[in-house]
Amino acid sequence: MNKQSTEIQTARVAVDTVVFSVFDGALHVLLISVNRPPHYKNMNGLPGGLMTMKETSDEAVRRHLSGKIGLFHLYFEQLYTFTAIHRDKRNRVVAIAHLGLVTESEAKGVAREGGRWVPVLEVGQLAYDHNEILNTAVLRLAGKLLYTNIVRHLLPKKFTLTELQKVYEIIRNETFDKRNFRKKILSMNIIKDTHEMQTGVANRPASLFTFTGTKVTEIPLISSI
Amino acid sequence: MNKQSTEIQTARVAVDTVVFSVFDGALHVLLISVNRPPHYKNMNGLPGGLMTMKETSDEAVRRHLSGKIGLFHLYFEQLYTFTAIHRDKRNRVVAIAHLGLVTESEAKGVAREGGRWVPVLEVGQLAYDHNEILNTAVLRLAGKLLYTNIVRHLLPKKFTLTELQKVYEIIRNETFDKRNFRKKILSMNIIKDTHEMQTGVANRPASLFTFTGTKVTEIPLISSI
DNA sequence: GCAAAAGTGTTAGGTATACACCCATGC
DNA sequence: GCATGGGTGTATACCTAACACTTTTGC
Repeated sequence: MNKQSTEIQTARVAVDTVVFSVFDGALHVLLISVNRPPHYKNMNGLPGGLMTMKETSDEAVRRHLSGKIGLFHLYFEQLYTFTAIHRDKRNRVVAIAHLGLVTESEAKGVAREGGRWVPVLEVGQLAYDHNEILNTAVLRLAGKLLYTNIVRHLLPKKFTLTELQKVYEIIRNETFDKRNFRKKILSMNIIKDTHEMQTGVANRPASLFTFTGTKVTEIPLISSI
Repeated sequence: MNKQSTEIQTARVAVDTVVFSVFDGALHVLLISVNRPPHYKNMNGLPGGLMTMKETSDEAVRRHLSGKIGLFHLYFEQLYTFTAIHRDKRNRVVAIAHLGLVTESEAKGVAREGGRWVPVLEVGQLAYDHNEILNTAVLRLAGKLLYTNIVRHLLPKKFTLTELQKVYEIIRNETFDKRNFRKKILSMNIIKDTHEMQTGVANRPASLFTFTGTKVTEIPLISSI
């Protein structure tokens, strides 16, 4: 391995993905087992792997997540590229890290063996520099909630305003006033009422909302100068 | 070249840098000559080059900019990593693109042969995917002006409020009311009055200001929900 | 004294925040 | 009928946006 890496004279390129999902009242991240002695024995790490000569980073992300892990429907975007020389103690590997999001139902469908969902607050030491990548992703996600409609990829097609608020509260780690939250979200024009109602709940049924548009876009909240 | 690239089985890693400077009333970008027939003959392109096995991307950026170009003092940060398969028609090269900023006086010091400053609005077709990288950088810079103090790296140590406003107006491509701009900037606490005055101007001399702190940081402008 | 840019306050409209009660459903 | 979460309005404070004249210097 080491011989080969000095021969090829260039760093390898890998993709890593921090896939988040919100359920059971917590932000979860998808982890896989890493077992590469002597440096990384029976540890957790982020899913990912090498990018081949014939695929882009996006294609590599899809290939690695759909393979052993069985994750097919996810939103993801590039996060940051990590190039510290010894970030992988075995070889020189540059990691193009990505931030991914899936809904709860998609999360529940990942192959049993492929990966598992761990609450972000309970993640211990990860292999490589994956704790640093995870921290970067958490901050990015919390930031993007405020000025994009990225939250759409954490919720099902139809959802209640309370469900939406819970996702914001969990990721932002703060609570919001229900009335003010609704006013604010509705004023953004990123969701609309389906005029359908929840059924089978032991309380007054909530209205179901859906996201307008189809893409992740910025919402002009930042006032100009 | 092509033979080698198929042998090594992994994409090469390069860094490219979009270095901006504001002077003569326009946003300028630093370009170099690219002459790599048959695909790229006598074109302009962004400065950059391969990253070696023994350096990080940041170190590669510094090496490429300080070498032929003679640019030593600049701020830069990672922008985005471009991985399209044919972004370089000769070989598979992944580019970690960076956004750099220099003051006018630093810009004037670049080696004659190494590079030249071109107003962004007058940039024509660039080699590789460098137009796409440039566009990404322009948008990032305009966005970051609004919620960080990144502008500090485009101005000298001491500057007038009008100079600061001009930089904002040029990059944001909009004009601001002088009184409101001053109130807003001063309320951000990113600059302070040096109590020195301009000298030698044919009008009332302006106060000179300087940036507080030393790092690029986010300014809490985004209201919570 | 004139040309050029610096510097300075107020008002009106809109947005953010804080806060408490009634409603609809399942059991 | 009771437990549970759904749904709604107002008043205040703050921030944003629009706008015009006087001051200081060099020539």
